Amino acid sequence: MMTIYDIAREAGVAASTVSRVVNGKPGVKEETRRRILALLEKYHYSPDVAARGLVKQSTRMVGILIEDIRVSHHIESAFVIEQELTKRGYCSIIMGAGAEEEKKLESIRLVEQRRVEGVALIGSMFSGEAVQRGIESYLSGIPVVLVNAYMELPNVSGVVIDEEKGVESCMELLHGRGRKRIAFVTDQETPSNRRKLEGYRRKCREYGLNPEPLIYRVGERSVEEGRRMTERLLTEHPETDGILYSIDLIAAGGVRAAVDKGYKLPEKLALMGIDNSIYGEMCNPKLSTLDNRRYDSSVIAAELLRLGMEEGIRSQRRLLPCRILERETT
DNA sequence: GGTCCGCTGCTTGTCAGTGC
DNA sequence: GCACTGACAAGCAGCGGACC
Repeated sequence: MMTIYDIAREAGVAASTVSRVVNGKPGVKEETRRRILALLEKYHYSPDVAARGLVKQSTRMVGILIEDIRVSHHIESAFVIEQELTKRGYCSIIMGAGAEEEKKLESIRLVEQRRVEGVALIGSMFSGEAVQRGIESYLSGIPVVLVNAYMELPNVSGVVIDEEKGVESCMELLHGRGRKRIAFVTDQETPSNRRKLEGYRRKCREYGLNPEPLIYRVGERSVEEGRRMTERLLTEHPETDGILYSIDLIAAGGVRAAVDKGYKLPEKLALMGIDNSIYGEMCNPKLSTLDNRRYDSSVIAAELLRLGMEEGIRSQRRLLPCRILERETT
């Protein structure tokens, strides 16, 4: 790789003169400038980012951690944050942190070693004790933004999606359509799912319904598990007339199961997912869903991170309301 | 074996020098 | 005095060699 010294040697000038040309600074004779520009072009010169970072005391690098890079709504969120920060001249490192708390801690340590200037943690799973320890130990000097989580630390901001209220409004919609036995199918135990369940339980109590027998948990996040669990639910509780799912992915399996069992949707059974993903769009009939505004929350997260890195503005909490997107299953 | 020092990598900003 | 150019220090982390 050509360095500024190689170009300078060939141009017959000092490295600092080449540096002036590279950075478009004044104080270089036009003829010298043209000669250096021709060499830069000839050798496809590109400044060494690490070396530039030494002088500027800035790497323009950010870390984006996701629990599992196979989860579509998290990777979409990472994509939006990465795109927003790229527009501002930052380069992103995207890493899968793993499900275990200690692995998350290790990922935080690894990303810190890359000398990032800010970190985004995507998903409510990044709100545990080990993550907090990791932030305090390794990231205390830089801004951190949590997407769909929050932590009371001086350098941490969070964009929290109000899924608890969102689920309550789903319940209000279903109840308003005359549904009396509404079940809830959830996936893994996460802070986000706990908030959703809280909203579900509160509305059940309000409607005089015992929620616990109607809460079903799938073993893993998959369409097949959603289908299997919905079949079981409809067999054990045939009187069920509404089902709310913690994510669209398992709701898609639920739609399949209900259609296969001959349920008329939504007349006999109303179904709703959460997260407004492509799965809901692809269902037949199309799934009504709770739009948790992934794009908006990711844009806000990117902006909070940028403000933290460039203006030192830290520790903000933004609460984002959800909205219902009605399609054909309600 | 432990500690200290100097060097390497590359770029940038500043100050000093040169020539007209 | 001004335009232009060169020399050099600084920034950080890691490595190797010298020394105790």
